[in-house]
Amino acid sequence: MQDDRKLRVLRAIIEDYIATHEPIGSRLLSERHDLGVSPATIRNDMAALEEDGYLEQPHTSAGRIPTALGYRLFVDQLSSVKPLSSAEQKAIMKFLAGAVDLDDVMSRTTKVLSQLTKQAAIVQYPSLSKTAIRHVEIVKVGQMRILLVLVTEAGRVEQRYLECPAEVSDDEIAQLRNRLNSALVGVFLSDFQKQRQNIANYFDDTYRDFVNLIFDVLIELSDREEEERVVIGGTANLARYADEYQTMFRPVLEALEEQVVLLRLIGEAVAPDISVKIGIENPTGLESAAVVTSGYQIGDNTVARLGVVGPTHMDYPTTMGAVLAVSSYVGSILAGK
Amino acid sequence: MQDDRKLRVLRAIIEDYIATHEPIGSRLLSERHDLGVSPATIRNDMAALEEDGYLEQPHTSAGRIPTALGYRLFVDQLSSVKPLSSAEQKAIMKFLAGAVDLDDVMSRTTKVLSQLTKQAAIVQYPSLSKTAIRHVEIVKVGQMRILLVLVTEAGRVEQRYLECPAEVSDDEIAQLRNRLNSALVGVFLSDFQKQRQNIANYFDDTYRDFVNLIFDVLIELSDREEEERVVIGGTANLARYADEYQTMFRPVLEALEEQVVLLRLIGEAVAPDISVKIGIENPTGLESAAVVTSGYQIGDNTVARLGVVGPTHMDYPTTMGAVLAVSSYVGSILAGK
DNA sequence: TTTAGCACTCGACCTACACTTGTGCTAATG
DNA sequence: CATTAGCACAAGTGTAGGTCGAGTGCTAAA
Repeated sequence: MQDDRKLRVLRAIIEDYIATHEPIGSRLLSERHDLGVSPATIRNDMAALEEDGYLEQPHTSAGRIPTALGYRLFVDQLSSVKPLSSAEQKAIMKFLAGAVDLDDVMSRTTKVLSQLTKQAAIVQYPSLSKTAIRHVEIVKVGQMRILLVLVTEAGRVEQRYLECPAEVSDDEIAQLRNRLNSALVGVFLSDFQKQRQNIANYFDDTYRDFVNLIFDVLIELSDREEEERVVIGGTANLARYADEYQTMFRPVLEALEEQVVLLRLIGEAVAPDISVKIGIENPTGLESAAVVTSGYQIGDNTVARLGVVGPTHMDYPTTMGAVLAVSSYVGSILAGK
Repeated sequence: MQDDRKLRVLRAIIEDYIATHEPIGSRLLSERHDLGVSPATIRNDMAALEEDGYLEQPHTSAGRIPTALGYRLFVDQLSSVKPLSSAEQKAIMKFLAGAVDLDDVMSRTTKVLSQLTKQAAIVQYPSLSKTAIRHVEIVKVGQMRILLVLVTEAGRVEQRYLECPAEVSDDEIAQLRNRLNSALVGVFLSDFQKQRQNIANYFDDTYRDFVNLIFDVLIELSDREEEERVVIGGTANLARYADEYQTMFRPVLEALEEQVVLLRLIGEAVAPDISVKIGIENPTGLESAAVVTSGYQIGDNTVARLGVVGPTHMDYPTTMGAVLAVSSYVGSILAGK
């Protein structure tokens, strides 16, 4: 038996199943695809594929459907990413470019992704710690109260109130502001922790306490798990799969509402490459779904991830194309904000 | 025929239907409720109620279910708000008080509302224009580029970039910052438009252009429809109504993802009182749902609304109790942020 | 005005049966 | 030895018929 043909059969089955969402039998398969062999031969191959764990039968006398393992093989070896049409690319670019601020970029990205893939989209805000600092601002808002504002290259703004250890004059604030900026602009919060001592040496002893306080807040900001904000959208798309409603749709929707799960889902490590997780490879609650994510870059730095959540029988090549395309555009849009 | 009893019958039907979600027949009704009359009499009343448009029959030989008009009457005259238990009240308070910032308050509120009512929750951010300004910040982020940050009493932060008409020194920025704050802190953006001229007179002619630019942005911020941010949550709860899935759940989920619809939904006018909209009283896409909303206050000002979206056969008394309770707590939490 | 009685309606549910699709196995074939 | 044709068997789908139960409307009596 040719192993080569076996894989062609598997690919054909998955392609058909993705298109029809119905178990695929040997006869229909031989009719639709030009495999050059009779249904009987295909049946033998199918039996072997089932033996290997790539296919399964809903019941004895039905066609086969792919297993998670089958999809895995398909994604890894049998398919290639399907790029978007240039018309689509243009439309996306234009829509994203129309955003007025970071929030808007994120929500437009979610919208584009979910509409493009007809699935639920998840988009992570650019990581605070992995984007360079564009500006630091300190503002006196009371006798002893300071507002610290941090602006990153991606346009993300984070603010915190803090209590000064001692009273500081407006002049001192102004001086400190300048020093802070010359010391911190361009620095990545992720590097900051290591360089903290070096940077602290730039400052006069007089400010030492105050600067330390500020640095503590910066480190706290970069450590917080919540710093990784995530937006989701297009959950209504999951409702299209009415048949698999109770088994697949409901728990997924519930899981998506848990930020914690979302963060785990989108991947702890911020890696640049595309990732496809199928079925049980996903965290609790999403075992029945597939998740396609990709990192996106600002300049050369991967700052966060985005992707989609859908049924395991999604159209992987197209979805991967969409996720890749959007992730490359988002970065370039953000760089200009 | 007693009109009084007719209404009691209607109330009994709605209460039972809310509990069972199944058409209510005359026999079961007379068994479960002590109406003191026989099923035959109830049937007569039912026929009359159907005539009046408060009930309908799914098919000839089934029990009755309430119409939108029936629910309307029920909410307006036949029911009263059911307050939460004091244990629930405490738990909510405690959970909301644990929030660290405005975003957190909003997301916790959404969570509380949806869990309490087992329905989808919508919560509007405190209106920018209806909350007093706590602080205005201007930051130089480039030669001619300024970041304007606005912080309101509710802890809401909004920022915009703007291009200066002429180069300004750091000293000038600092001066301007102080003036802006003494002029604007405590002011409501909604009042600002009227007072703009008065306030502008506080500033030297030198800054006139720049100040005007800033004021333009402030007005634009308060005018934008998007200034009214809305968060939704608990959409998974809608999935509980699996039976009504295609007719009710799907379009509602889709509508909820459209910000514009959401804003219309939650009410154009920011009124303090509770509102219940049933069926066709709602905007497009939500004709099959019911929406219960209430305004919430910071101090004496109603700053936004919050509420829930669910099926028309929801438990109105309980839902209204929850919405009212949460709306009163949110205000007090926000006032302290 | 209320109630009991009764005929009628209609969906829910079950069974039987034909039909379709698909399988596994065996024996023949190139 | 891989491939194929043929055939018995399995199991879901759709249809038709029949029973059952809940509920109604109407009429006549209390």
